[in-house]
Amino acid sequence: MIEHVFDHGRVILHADLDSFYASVEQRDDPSLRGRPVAVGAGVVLAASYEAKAYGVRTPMSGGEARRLCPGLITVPPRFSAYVEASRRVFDVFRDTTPLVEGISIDEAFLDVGGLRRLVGDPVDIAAALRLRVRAEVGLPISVGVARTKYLAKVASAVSKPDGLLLVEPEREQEFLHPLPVERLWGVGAVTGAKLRADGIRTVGDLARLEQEVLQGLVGKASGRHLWALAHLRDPRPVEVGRRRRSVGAQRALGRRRSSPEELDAHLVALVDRVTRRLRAGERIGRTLTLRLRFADFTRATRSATIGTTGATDAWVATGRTLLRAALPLVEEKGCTLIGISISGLADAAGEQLELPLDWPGPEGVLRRASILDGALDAVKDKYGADAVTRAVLLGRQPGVEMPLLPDPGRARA
DNA sequence: TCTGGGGTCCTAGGACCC
DNA sequence: TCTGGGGTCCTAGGACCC
Repeated sequence: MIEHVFDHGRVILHADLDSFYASVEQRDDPSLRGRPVAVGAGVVLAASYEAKAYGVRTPMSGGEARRLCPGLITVPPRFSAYVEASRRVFDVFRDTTPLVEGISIDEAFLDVGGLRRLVGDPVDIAAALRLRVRAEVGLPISVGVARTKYLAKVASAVSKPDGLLLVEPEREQEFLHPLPVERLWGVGAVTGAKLRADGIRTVGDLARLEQEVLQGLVGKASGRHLWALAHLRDPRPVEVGRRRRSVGAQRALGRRRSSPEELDAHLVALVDRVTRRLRAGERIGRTLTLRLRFADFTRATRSATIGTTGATDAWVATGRTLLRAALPLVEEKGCTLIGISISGLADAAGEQLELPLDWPGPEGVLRRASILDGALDAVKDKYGADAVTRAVLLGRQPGVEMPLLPDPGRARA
């Protein structure tokens, strides 16, 4: 009986818009409906199901896509329309349950475990959600219902297009084990090829391995993760307030050789774009990573940690230093892509503070903190007045990183 | 036909600290 | 002075995801 299977467990929905960008285009232009559509000029960013039937995939070059599907209609992306559509879909999600974890612009997990008694059966909730997204936003969406995040995600993928699939707890293994290993979250091209070379073709094949053997094959963390998923174990909760850990921008340069001056101009533009977004989100960062791709498709990254700041000038200077150092590589191999990202993010003016160790305690010591505008009261509430005294003692410049006390080993000595 | 732009997480070695 | 153990942070690279 479906009404009873989830009584003692979690119920998670994975909701995933179908061919999102292409669906928005078909929604907004009736002449595209029922026809093979690809969004994106040089590279296919999304393909409608009519185009997928011809083998058009993302990210495929436009040339290959047209070769596979001669009647293909390509349209340029309209990102603002997608952002707006996504916002409306997420409104429906959050109206269904407050426990929504966004994964990307077109995907989210919803924890509806607590809703059973209030609203009804999970499958009914999922069906209602699909109807609402269709009626209110005009887009098809697939939903998987299961006990864990991973199973819900696989269920939505299997249900596509425009589907709904429940994985009942007592049928999980039966559902999962026959699927190809590539269905495991974390198995991509490289790992998939490695596993297949060892005769591991299905999730069931992988589940029958000893965990240690698998770890020897694909690495420790990855092995543990994949083994757990194959054994139906996935305790990860739906997390509501996940924050971005880095923000970046990149630019493909094509095959033409770029001069150092052009690269520098691109770099400055990228830093400007990223720091704008940083400011919009009232965030600051610690580490700049410069990313380069070369004509032979090899890649390199160069990074520098400069201490928490939001200052565009500082990031431009750091980026230039990194680029200068990488110039010999660029001259040698020809740069086809330049990108940057800023990580180690913190709130610029918020109430949060990153504190690696807990205060107070004889050995619990603040090793490093970024004391920011308006943050001292928050520190006081959380860590006591003593911590604030020490913080103030050591300075109070917004965004300045300060060593507050020696680390634990030193404190003991 | 050489592939866009945005992210996450893991690994491994070296510097540095007590 | 040397050695060992335990730990953090930084850098570079790689795999993967949408």
